[in-house]
Amino acid sequence: MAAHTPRTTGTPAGPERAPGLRERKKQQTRYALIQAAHLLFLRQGFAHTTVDEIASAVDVSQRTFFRYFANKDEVALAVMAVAEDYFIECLRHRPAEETPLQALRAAIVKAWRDLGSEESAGPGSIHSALELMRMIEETPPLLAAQLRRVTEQERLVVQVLAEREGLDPAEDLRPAVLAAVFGSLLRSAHLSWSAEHAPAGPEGMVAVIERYFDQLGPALAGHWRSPA
Amino acid sequence: MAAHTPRTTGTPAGPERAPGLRERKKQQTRYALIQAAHLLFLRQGFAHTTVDEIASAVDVSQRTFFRYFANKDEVALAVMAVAEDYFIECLRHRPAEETPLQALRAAIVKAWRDLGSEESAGPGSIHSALELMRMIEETPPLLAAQLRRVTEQERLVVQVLAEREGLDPAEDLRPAVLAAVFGSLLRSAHLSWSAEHAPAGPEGMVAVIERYFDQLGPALAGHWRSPA
DNA sequence: GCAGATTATGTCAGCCTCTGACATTCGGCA
DNA sequence: TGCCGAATGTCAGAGGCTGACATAATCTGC
Repeated sequence: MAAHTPRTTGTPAGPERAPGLRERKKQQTRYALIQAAHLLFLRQGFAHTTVDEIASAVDVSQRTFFRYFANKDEVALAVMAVAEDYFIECLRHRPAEETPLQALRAAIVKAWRDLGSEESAGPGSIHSALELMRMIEETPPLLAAQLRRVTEQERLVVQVLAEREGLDPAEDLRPAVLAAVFGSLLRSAHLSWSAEHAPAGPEGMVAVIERYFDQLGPALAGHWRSPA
Repeated sequence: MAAHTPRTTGTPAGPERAPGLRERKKQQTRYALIQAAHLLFLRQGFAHTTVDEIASAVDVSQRTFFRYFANKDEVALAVMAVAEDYFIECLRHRPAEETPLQALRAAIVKAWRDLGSEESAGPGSIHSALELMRMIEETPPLLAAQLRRVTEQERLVVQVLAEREGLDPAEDLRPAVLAAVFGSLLRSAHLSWSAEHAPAGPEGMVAVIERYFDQLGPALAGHWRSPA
């Protein structure tokens, strides 16, 4: 059916065709699962939500759930994954004049702002993601899984930074070191944001992130006798 | 509390007395469980080792295993925990003249060297810990759990750093930032050590760590045009 | 449109992790 | 010696996750 209609929809030319019915249904199911899981998690907690509940809320079998997500963690972190991918995209487009550190900072701020400005309010929106972040932070197994995800994303960051500056990441440690520093800085900011009564919403998060970035220099400087 | 140097009966006054038979048996069981688990994990992999196997190798019930360790991860990471505690101890004893960054670096190097110089070869020794680190790095659930452990240890580091410099960690972000940077730097070093064919043994690890520390300044500096 | 090949889903059985409840045994102590 | 509390064993069960197989849907070439 879709074989002869390469550009019936708005998508311009490319290796992708119009997705068939099968593919659309899959996306739909996946989205519904995330949505249902998200709702249940926030309402009754991660541990007290069974996979069976999620699956039957979407009217699929438990087995099907596990064909979409490798485990219960994954459905909770799926929203985060989207944001992380977008950040990588932002980083790739930073101008070459910026130093690596500047590029990272600018990319993360832009990512939060862009995602925050989407007026969407359903699951998958920033507000959902922010709610989720609070939950992740106080749910040990989720936090563990999230940390692992982040470190894998870090490898991508290393790649992008190395390409940017034309370095071999196996030879030059600077991309790896900066990516690691950046990752941990972000997590500190996230933690601080979800623990403190920081201004909610993406802008509050951006503000916290900026404050942490500003402390990077002072933290590594000599002694800390005088206040920052 | 570094349970390391077994100063047998050396402590006179104090809340501790000579541990009774009951306590000794518990320690013994705990140690035996770690030892058995460690052996099985390295021989047949983490995922392919069941808790039942570990328990029956020590002749206790599965239920008893779970009274010693909250989950399967924990028994695998128990050895790491000892090393981390010792590091904190080292950090506490660094002279005040050192800058925070210097103190962290000196403490981690000293911790590895001290633990490495113990001639012990059984489980709980550094060599076991190093073998385990390789396994952790390539076993996703273990890696996740380990990362979470590390971030909790980081909170302790924040405390120690803040006390050292007489700061309130809620006001001044520098302790949090430096602890985070330090933690991620260490993990990068660990990863590099277990991935590359780095010189084995504690000294090899120390060397890798030092290389990463040396790249901290250059990584944060402006552009990376010329090699580090 | 229609077979036939693909692919998603459902069903079922089963292993494993982890937990609560209760009985039993063992070490500590008067 | 005899009591108390702590450690362990046994049992039952919930819940996460997987392989195998059957069924139903989509996609393909004709």
